Parts: sequence; C-alpha cells; structure tokens
Amino acid sequence: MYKKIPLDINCGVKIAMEVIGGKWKTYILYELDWGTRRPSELHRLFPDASPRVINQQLKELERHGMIEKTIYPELPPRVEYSITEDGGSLMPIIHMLEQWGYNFRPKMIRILEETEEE
Amino acid sequence: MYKKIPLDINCGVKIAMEVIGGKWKTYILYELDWGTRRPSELHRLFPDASPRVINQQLKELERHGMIEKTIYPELPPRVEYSITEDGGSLMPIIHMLEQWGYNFRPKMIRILEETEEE
DNA sequence: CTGTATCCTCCAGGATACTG
DNA sequence: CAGTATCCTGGAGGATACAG
Repeated sequence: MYKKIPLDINCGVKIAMEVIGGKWKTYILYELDWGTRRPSELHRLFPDASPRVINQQLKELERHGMIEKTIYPELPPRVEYSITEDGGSLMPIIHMLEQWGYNFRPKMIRILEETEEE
Repeated sequence: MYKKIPLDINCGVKIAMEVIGGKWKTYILYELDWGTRRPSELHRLFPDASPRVINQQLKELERHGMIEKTIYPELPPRVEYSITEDGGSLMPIIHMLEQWGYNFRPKMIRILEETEEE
C-alpha cells in the first residue's frame, strides 16, 4: 500500500513534478518568463481559473523559489511577480514538454477519437 | 470557471503531462526502457502500488502507444510489455526532469524543513 | 499469472463571499 | 487591487475480492 510520504524526495522526477505539476504553473512560468506581471494581469490572462487558484499556485511557485514577489507599498498596493533564476532553469524542460506534446498532438487526437470515451 | 474540456488538446505541455503524468508511469517507462517486463515483475518492482493501479497505468500507456503488449497464448498465459519508439522519445524528457529534480533536491529539502507543514 | 469489478478516501482545484 | 476563509465536488488512485 502506498505510504503517504511527504513527497518522494528521493525521486528527481517527482520533485520536478511537484514544482511544475500544478494545473496552471507552467502557464504562469511561461508568462512570467516573458516579463513581470501583476496578479490582476494574470487573472485576466487565465479567465478559466478562479483568482483564488491562481493565487494558490503563485504562492507555491514562490515557496519553491521559482518566482519572486515584489510589493510596492503604494495606494492601492501594487504587487509584481517575476521569474527567478531557478524558475528560468525550468523553462528548457517546459519547452521540451511543449514540443513533444505538440508533435504528438495528431496521434493524440486520433487516439481520443478512436477510443472515444467522451 | 473552468470548462471540462476533454483535455487541453491545444497545449503541448498538457498533452505531454497527460501521457507521463500518472503516478507510476515514469517509473514504468524507465523500467521498460531497460527491457521487456512481465506484469508480475512490475508488480514486484513496485510493491507500494496495488496491482490494479499498475494495470491501469499500463493500459493508459498502451492506449497512448508508449508501450506494447505481447500475449503468448500459453498455459498459464504469459504477457510481456515493452517500450515503443514513441515511448522511447519520452525518455530524454524524463531524464531531464530527473536531473533537474535531483539538482534541486537539496533546496527542496531545505524548503520542506523551513516551511514544515507536516 | 493476468485481469476485472467494487468500494472508498483524499485532496487539487473550483465557486463564492468577504476584508484591507 | 490584493488576499483570505469556507464550502464543495470529481476523479485519481488505494484495498480487496474474485474470475479466466
């Protein structure tokens, strides 16, 4: 039976997955890799995700040191997120995943059609 | 609100994740990349997973064309799984994930300790 | 040995309402 | 604008029993 280990800390793949596995994390990293973004901008960029969830994912990415949060104590308060060096080291992997998935896309579409379990 | 799209078929990353995202899939691919394996061998290799779950993941990997199943109609029946060319094309990515995670491991351990939410 | 059918638990992620 | 607190639900994946 599976033991609820805090995380398979001995498995590199699992560690990486823990960091990028969140539903919106790769999108966020991809976006921040282009430049700094404010929370409200991100919320607008991902209208399919509720703001709460985006904030959640931002918090985790920040905790893992993939992104950085800068708070400008203005009125109203302004917040900006940017990618860190560690976060940047993730981009090559994300691009590989994207490329592979894109190449596989035609086959995936056929598979989904043929085994249609809609 | 998030629409239950059968899969973000337009996002390469999500397609790749769909294929390798299962809890035991990378382990299985990793193992089959070394050589052919019978189900019972895999069950023994991953004692923390119930056989049912392994079979599940095998089925999905097969459906996606990452592995191949060969049935020898003997008594008792013998079955062997092997990795396909498409499956093999996944290995570089898995190795990158593993490498990145392994490099990040020390930091991850520190993060887990400091923010201990056990 | 290989595989399916049942049942159940847990939690990521979604909706909503609210505070500063 | 930024952020938190509540509540809720679907589905991945776990245990177990059983069939070919």
